Amino acid sequence: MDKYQGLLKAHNLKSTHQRLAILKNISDAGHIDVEFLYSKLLEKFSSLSKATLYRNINDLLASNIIEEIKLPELKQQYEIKKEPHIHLLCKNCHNVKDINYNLDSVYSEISKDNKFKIEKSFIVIKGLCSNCV
Amino acid sequence: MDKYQGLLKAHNLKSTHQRLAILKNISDAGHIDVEFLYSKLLEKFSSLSKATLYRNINDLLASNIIEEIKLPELKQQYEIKKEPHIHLLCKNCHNVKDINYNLDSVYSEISKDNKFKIEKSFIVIKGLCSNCV
DNA sequence: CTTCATGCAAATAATTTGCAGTAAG
DNA sequence: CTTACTGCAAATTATTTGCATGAAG
Repeated sequence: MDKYQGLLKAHNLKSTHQRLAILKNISDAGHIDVEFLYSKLLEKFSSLSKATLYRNINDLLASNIIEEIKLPELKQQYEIKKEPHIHLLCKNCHNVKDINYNLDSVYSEISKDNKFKIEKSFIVIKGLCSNCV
Repeated sequence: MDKYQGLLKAHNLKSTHQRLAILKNISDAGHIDVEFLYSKLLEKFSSLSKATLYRNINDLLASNIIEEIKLPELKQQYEIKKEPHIHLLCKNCHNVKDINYNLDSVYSEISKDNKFKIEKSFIVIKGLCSNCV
């Protein structure tokens, strides 16, 4: 996980055992909430304290290494910061798929019609994935 | 607020003083979080207990009279259930404007490309409103 | 009247903080 | 070595529940 060591160093955060495990688990999961993340971490790292997890989540958020995503009806989720994308959330298996779709023309129209300077959009589409139909 | 009395009755919920005040305040605010809603309610209704507020929020959610909306960086918000719409969130004044925009063609393409049966979408666009540019 | 809703206090869950010891660089 | 990170316990904050009383229909 050299990738993360560099990222951490770039933000003056030490590459601890715990942090690397947190990042690896978030990355593996794609999207994960605190409780589930904690249980995964305990498997390999039985002494990890929840305070450390919370502190790290906050530090990593502050450094923009991870970001919060809010999905309807689910607990707050975290993911490794990536390019903006749309989330497809399956209401059955709760799997989340990231997709890209260019909405520039939509945004420019919305922006003009509402005199609103758009910075970022958050889109979640809920439904049934191909495995659950 | 006869509108709400009917709605409540339709869901076998009694039209109490407290419930009507809760609905009125959510409606007036457009979007509101628990803490701010509670403080508004106390102004006119100093004996209201927080337990009652939480219980009512849950009952009203269960009856689909109100719904939760998750906005980035903000506490869980509640609004009176209305037609699906897009939220424009101003990052400066935190005002939220509801707009409508037809995205059917986008949805049908996303649906086809990803074999995903779309049920509902949640869209928040963050930026600066005309008052805050 | 009868049932459901409310207020209060206590219980539980979620998150943050203080501090002494430990690991990273 | 020095500074930042961790674990633990305690403190806060958020939310839910039990129960006796009160209001709605």
